[in-house]
Amino acid sequence: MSAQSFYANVPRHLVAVDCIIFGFENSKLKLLIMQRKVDPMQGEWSLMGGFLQDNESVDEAAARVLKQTTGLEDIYMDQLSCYGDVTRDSGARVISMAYYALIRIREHEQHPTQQFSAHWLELHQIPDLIFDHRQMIADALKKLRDNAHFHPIGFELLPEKFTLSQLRSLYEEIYQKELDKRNFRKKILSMNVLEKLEEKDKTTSKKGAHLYRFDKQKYEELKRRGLVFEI
Amino acid sequence: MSAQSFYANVPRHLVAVDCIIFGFENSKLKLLIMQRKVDPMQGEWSLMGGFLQDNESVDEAAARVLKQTTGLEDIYMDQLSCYGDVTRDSGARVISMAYYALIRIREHEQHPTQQFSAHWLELHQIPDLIFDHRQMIADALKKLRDNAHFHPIGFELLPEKFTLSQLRSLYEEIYQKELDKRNFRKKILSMNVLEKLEEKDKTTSKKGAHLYRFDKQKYEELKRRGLVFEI
DNA sequence: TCAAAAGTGTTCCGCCTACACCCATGA
DNA sequence: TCATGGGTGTAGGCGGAACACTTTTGA
Repeated sequence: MSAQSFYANVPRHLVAVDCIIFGFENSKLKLLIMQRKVDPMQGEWSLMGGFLQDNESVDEAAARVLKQTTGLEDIYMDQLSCYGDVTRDSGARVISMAYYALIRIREHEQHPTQQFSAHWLELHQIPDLIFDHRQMIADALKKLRDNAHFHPIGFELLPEKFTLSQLRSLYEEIYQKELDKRNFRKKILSMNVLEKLEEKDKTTSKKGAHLYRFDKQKYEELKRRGLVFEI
Repeated sequence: MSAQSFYANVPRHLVAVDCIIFGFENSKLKLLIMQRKVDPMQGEWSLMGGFLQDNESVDEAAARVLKQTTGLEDIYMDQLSCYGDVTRDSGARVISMAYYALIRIREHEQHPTQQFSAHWLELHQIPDLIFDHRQMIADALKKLRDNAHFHPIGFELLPEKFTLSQLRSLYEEIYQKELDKRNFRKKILSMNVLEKLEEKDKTTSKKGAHLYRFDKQKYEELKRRGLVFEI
């Protein structure tokens, strides 16, 4: 069988990417969602999405969609899962690859999301969404929890400089669980992956809290010694 | 914009599923691979694969490919990852969803794999494979390790009745690490998810080893109490 | 001076790890 | 009787969890 005839009669499909975009602001985990501009379901709430083009990899398509909807590049993104039911999209048969992204909202604010009718919403504020997008969010949250547990991805959601209180409240949001202040500090500092800065953040207390910075070099050193990040 | 025009001019793509099929035999973890029957790369070693059809979900396509190549149904399968580089398949632009499956080789042997030129090979015996299939296997192994750590999926690779020695050597294969006999027994038995049978397996020792069976009820009970399977 | 968040140590308990000998039995 | 794999218990150490008071300083 020639290559030509082998591939010739195979059905082709629409392939989409949908992005679950997480942010963290005011000690709350948030998601970026938009109102859909096309039929079917025009005006309904939706994740950010787009179709795979011929000249881009699937990962590149996801990065493109993210850039088009937030203006941001070089963002942490990871494949979530493939959603492939025949009737999941009411407009046509579309296979969707879902990605989740972690955004520093402060940096994002410089780029207008208005043109996309995009909004940052807290988890409990999320309205009904089109298709299987709510399931995608549920799956993304689970994956975020699993990944955050053993990989230093939480820092992707924080400003470059952050306080330990901010870091702790981020993990409390991700895990939906209170964390002991002393034990948290002990654990994160014992891994020796943070750089303590001289600066203090005085916006949330009179005393001021030391700022820290995630040190990728130190993290690589941790891994090289066979130890694992865990929080 | 009408629904028709919105979807009309979007490029369509070939979508494949590839299956990384794990088995366990003679205390060795094995993979089922075959020699490709079509060009390009005819005769080269390859994972089991096939193309997504119009009338099936992506998960169903994976199950179909598995059934066509092994004769087995109702097999443990899980999505691995999407492989979407533009040039990953030298014959055409093909997006592949990889799945990994866990097989009880004994049950499989009743179905001839010969017609597919399929072979069970140990990990270190795997030859060069087409496209990005070797990467898929590496990713599948990593995912298998991660999943086996906190989910009782190892039992999918063993006969219904098994000895603790068999179970331990399975995990030694998965983790590529020796496990202490006493500690392993203590841990697995303390979770109370195994049913101890009266029967003994005398094939590997004169004394005979007790057979056990994974008890799904007990496992659900474990989860209900908020505890996690861990091995 | 006081309110509000930052920062700091210790104890206890459970779990993981390391480790060596007897048992049952077919050949 | 002996070789082979099956089966069993304990002691020590480490890490996780629980827990309350002092410090700083702007208002």
